[in-house]
Amino acid sequence: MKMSIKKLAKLANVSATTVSLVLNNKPSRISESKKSEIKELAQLHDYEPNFSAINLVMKQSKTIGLLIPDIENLFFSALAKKVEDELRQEGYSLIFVNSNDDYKQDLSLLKNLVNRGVDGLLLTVANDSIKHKSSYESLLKRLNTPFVMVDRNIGNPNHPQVFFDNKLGGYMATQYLIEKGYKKIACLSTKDISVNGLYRYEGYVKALEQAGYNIDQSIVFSGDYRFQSGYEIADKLILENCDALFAGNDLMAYGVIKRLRELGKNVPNDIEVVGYDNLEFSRMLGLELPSIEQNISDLGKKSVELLLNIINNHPVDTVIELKPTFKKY
Amino acid sequence: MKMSIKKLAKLANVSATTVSLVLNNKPSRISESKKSEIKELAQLHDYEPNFSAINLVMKQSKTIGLLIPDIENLFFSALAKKVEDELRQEGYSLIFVNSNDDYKQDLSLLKNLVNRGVDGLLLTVANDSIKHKSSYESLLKRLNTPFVMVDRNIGNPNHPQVFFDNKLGGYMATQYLIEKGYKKIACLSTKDISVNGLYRYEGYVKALEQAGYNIDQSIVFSGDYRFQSGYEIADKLILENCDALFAGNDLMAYGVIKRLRELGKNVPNDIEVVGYDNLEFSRMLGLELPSIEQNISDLGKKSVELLLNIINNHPVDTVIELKPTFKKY
DNA sequence: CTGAAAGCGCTAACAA
DNA sequence: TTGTTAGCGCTTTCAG
Repeated sequence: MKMSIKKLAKLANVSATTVSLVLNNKPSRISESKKSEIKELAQLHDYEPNFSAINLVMKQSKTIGLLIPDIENLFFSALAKKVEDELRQEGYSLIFVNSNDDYKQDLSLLKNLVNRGVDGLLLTVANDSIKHKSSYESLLKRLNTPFVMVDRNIGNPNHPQVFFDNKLGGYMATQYLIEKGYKKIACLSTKDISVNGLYRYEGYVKALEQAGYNIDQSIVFSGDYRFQSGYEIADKLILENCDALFAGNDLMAYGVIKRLRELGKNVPNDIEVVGYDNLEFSRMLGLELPSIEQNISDLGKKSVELLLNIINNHPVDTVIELKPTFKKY
Repeated sequence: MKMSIKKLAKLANVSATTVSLVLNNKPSRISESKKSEIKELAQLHDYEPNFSAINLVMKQSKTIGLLIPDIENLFFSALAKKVEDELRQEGYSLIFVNSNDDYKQDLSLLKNLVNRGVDGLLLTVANDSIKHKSSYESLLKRLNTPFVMVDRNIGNPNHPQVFFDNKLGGYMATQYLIEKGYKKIACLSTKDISVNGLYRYEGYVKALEQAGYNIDQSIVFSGDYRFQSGYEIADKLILENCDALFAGNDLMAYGVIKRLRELGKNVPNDIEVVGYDNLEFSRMLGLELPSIEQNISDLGKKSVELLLNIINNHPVDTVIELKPTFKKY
């Protein structure tokens, strides 16, 4: 039989109030003997408070919603893990949903999450949601639930957000190649499909310009973060006589390297490649791929911190920028 | 101002019941005009039902708890994704927690999930929980919440469960190597740390015995599913003159292959390796690694189906065995 | 030191 | 065709 406060109260010959006070360790002047009696009784009968009832009266659910494009993406699974861990330590649970990077899904999932009564939202919006900024913003306003934009923003500096300096990442990667003396440094960019990709590309441009290189659009290629799009542009790299490449992420770098090797090229001797993400697979497979690393653990931790601060009305900086680091390998 | 049924009722000059009836599309004899008036009003005021209140009165939360060892593991992220997707279609949300394969975490997370009022549990228990079968079972009984064991069991055929035939997988992998004529087929097993690893090993043994091979424990190695444990046993493979290896998963196979190549060996010509999981990274990195594939999507779908059937008291088979398949590459 | 009573937002018998 | 009433399990104010 499921225990309730009332039943416990009856068993202990006290009122529900007393039980509630005792079990929640609220300051009260209830005798120690009664206290321990009640606690033992609760233990004995496996009493567990009913969350719905508490949530109803307390107007909070101790639940946070996490909206991400795809949990199968290593970046997001690492993020989700950290977030879950941090939240749990603070007594929160995590409901997560996948948008598959689809803007429509984003909106509907967002509403759904709020309906379910989450206390706050951690949002990594779909890449194309920036094109729908206004409907996004109006929804966010109507929902009236604390949120933090994680890793991606829709271009509003007023939103609470935690993100990496992607321009710096692109800059560092390119700078490394410049310093090694490469003359024709290509870029496999994702600037057409993502803001972060655009920033990375801007970093590439900045480094080149600073070093007095021309920006040659014929060696700026377009990718979609996937292996295949790297694989497909490798031939062009050779045609254009490039001696180095900054790839927007490791997966595309893998694609490039695979194809280059099939074509008899040596990486890094003939063409050096720098990636982004610093996936552990590189090392596992003997690829010595220099890469830009983002501390995802930090991202998760800071995002949770910020969100909880907002929920609890602690005044804090709501825009947090994290720096990537360059890993030789 | 947050809308409630009562306020809506006041605005529409009807009772709360009426509003509830209308908004939930319950059969009633309320005039169409009233109906549409109420619906419009709800729309206008952005009315959203309060989940906690509904849950409290309906005694259900439309939330499922997913307990897994590690969302960063590709197997579990794929599972989580499918599960989330399937559940969402049925109107459920997913709370997930990571146990880090720690039995103690398992127990405490389990309780926590139930306290939060989930309607059901999807459990992939920690590998060492089989050693604590009894405390696990007594907790499960006390919690009194519908559950399904996913992919791993604690050795109780009476528990609802969905899992793969791991023995068959080990058998198929070994059989493939036997048919190719290899004479000294090693095994990198995880039988010491996981039941599924043990089953895979048993499949290996069965195939060898059937083909008249001796089981030679000096070429049965012990691993922990990680890259490193593959890397570390590669040398022994050569020492023992093995010409083939069945590895308990792809990650360990990667480790073996990396080290074999460092030692100047050709894979598969000198030593052929078969893995388990059929990770897409194999292909991305030009490794032609034959592997046993498990349809994770199926696992997720079937698990959700089973759990919801149990929750809804639909009589069904509660033990579902899925077959792995062999992928040449 | 403790209890009564009200109320969170909703549903569902039962009336009318 | 609609409203009244009670109650889900809990917290909290206020009274004793």
